[in-house]
Amino acid sequence: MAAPPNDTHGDVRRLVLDAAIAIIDATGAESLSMREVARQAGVSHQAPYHYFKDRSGIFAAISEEGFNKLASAFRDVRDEENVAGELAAKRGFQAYLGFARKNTGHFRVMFRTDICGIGTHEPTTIAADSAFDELLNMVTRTIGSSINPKDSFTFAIMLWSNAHGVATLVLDGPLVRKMPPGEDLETQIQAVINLSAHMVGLQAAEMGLVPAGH
Amino acid sequence: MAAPPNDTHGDVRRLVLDAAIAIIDATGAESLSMREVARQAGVSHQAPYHYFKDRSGIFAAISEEGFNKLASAFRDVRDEENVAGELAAKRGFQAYLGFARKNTGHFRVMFRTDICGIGTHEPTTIAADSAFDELLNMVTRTIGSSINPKDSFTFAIMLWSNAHGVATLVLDGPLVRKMPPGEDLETQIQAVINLSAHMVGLQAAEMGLVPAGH
DNA sequence: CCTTTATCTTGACAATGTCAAGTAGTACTC
DNA sequence: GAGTACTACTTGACATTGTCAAGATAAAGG
Repeated sequence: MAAPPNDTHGDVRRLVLDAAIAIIDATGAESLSMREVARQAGVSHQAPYHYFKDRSGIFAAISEEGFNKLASAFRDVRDEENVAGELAAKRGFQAYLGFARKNTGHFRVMFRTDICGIGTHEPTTIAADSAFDELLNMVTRTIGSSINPKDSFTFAIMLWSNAHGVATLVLDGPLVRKMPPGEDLETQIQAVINLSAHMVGLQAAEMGLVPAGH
Repeated sequence: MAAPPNDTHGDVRRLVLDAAIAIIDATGAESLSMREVARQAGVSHQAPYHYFKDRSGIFAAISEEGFNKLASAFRDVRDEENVAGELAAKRGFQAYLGFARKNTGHFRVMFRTDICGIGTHEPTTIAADSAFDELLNMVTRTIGSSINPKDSFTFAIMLWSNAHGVATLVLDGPLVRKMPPGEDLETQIQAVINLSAHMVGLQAAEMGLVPAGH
């Protein structure tokens, strides 16, 4: 065959993945069709099968990529300087929400065990676990190094839950339509984040926690 | 036709809905097939179309039912006696999680705007809105009547987010596999709920809120 | 030159969502 | 009590889908 018609050097795997993400982003995971993906990537309807076992293999790959991006977002917060306690919680929430909004396609797939291959597709499982590890890391570093492992686990889940809930409600929940008049979504989201972060700060203070690092 | 072969008095709509919920419960929304539902309900492959416009119409109906159940769960917490502040938050979390675990099929559909018809299917929209109203109601009654409307809105979203996050992570998240050794899921869930509720209590106390009614 | 391997393509098949066109009862009207 | 309308289905058909099977083409290594 001659030179690939695409400027992506015929990286079909990437083309397929990006096409899939774009479709999920626009119309949800439900409507992702193997053949439509192939069509948009400009390849035959069977080409994707060379890179992904089946339809759920695409979801698994997207999910894996998503968890890796999320882990990296957690790492960024952990490495920020002069960020601790309430402010750290706020940064964490913002990072999570920012990730979800910038990567809606990924986010919509990552928490759907029925399709994403968490638990069945090993690389995805590993990515998901490492994201959680990074979160634990971030909690210990920015909220409290004197926290005991059991508490930090509970703390991490609480933070993830809180952030995940906001992200889900913002993206797909009955939030947008319920805004009080004269209030815009962005300020409301910030208000929720501030409130949650403040509560975390109160809790950390009550527990006498101190951030790690220096 | 003779007497209906089912003891459900030939209520095909209910049969179809229950079959659909059972399938979603067992294998997720993705794999719900119109024809399989019809098969399990013991009717022809087109019978469901008499009661539901199309596949997403079934999801919309399930979603509607789910939001109504959720609203009623919120109402129950609101009406409990001698429950306020931290304890009210705890009861709220438990109610939300209990709903999600008892109605997994419903829950999996309710927050999927791509399939559930929130915003497109009016009865579903109404049900979702009324669930949120009941939550607001519950917050005002059990956390603080002296709260101003804007704050109670923020508070409600924060609570919903928190509860929703825990439920999602418990049902479909990378939580089960990450348990520390020697710790079981139930106690961990309770620990997260207690922590969250305690934080809410701290926050309410700081704001000087008092529950309504008495 | 021959074989292997990677990267795709074409062809086929059962299953699915849904449109269109029936069919049998039941209810109501004139 | 014949006709009409309506409800609650059923059967049939069709394009589209996921996926299996079997090539085709090209580069690489011997």
